[in-house]
Amino acid sequence: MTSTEDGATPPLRPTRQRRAVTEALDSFSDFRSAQEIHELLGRRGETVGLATVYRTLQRLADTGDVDVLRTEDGEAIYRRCSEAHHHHLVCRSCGATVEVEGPAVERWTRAIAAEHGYADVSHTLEIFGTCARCG
Amino acid sequence: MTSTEDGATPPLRPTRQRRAVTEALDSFSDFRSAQEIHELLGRRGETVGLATVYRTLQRLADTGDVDVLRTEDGEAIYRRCSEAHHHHLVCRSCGATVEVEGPAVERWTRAIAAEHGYADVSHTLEIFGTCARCG
DNA sequence: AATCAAAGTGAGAATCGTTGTCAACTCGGC
DNA sequence: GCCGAGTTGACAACGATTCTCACTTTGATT
Ligand SMILES: [Zn+2]
Ligand SMILES: [Zn+2]
Ligand SMILES: [Zn+2]
Ligand SMILES: [Zn+2]
Repeated sequence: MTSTEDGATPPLRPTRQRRAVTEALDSFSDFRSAQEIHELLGRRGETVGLATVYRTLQRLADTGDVDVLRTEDGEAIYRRCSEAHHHHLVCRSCGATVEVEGPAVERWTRAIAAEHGYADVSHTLEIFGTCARCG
Repeated sequence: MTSTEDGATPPLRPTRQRRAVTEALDSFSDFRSAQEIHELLGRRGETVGLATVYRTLQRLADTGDVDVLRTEDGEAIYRRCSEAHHHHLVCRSCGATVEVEGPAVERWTRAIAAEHGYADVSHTLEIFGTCARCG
């Protein structure tokens, strides 16, 4: 049996480019845009096509290996994240990020949704502020 | 002499176009993109340049008269909103929106931020789900 | 090692939402 | 009516992201 299913799990090969992107991602602790990552790789000599960077980041986002946020002006920024569901506390000025979690919030959103008859609930919550260092 | 300051409050005139946009906005109860609003106006015969629609929505957003959200793919969507701080419970499939508020969440975010030394805190929180009608 | 199909890649074109440009136009006051 | 600042619209320009497609890799098979 050679796999004729339409399953949504294509092989996914470990290529130089994919490795490069994930490594670059690891070298950052805060959110970066696809283009920034592309630039970094270029500077490092690890040339990877911009399109490939985008494709790779998308994959990673789909599989939940990275978190995606949207800048105020709509640009997508990525960051390697821990597996569990959580939120971010981001410094508006320097970008320093802290991952936070709050069972209370999770409970609250679920309750609110249920209360209004909404099912299959998810949510986004990001906190912005000025960190101590930048204060 | 009443106005020599460089203040960020230019006169702001009530024009046909601005009225048209705000009215269109009022006729919706859920979030719409600038382009959708532009189309609606066109269909209605109220021709308003696309650029003007964008400019007007931006103004309204700046003054806090409308709320802005970002679609998963980065598109900005607008909606006339009540003045007070609140969040949205949006149906993923039909867009039906409910404004919700939760003192608990407000308190929590403030606490978390303080705990990590972040000041001047703000946050975004949106809940997504499938409404009863679309379930 | 030779071969092959599927998966992946890159350069550049193409999209698409949004913003900038600038001449023409409108509003409000004098 | 006249004038200057605020506004508008057609269209160009932009920037992020996606698409295209010929070419290269990968992994498996023989
Ligand atoms: Zn900071
Ligand atoms: Zn959560
Ligand atoms: Zn619905
Ligand atoms: Zn809130």
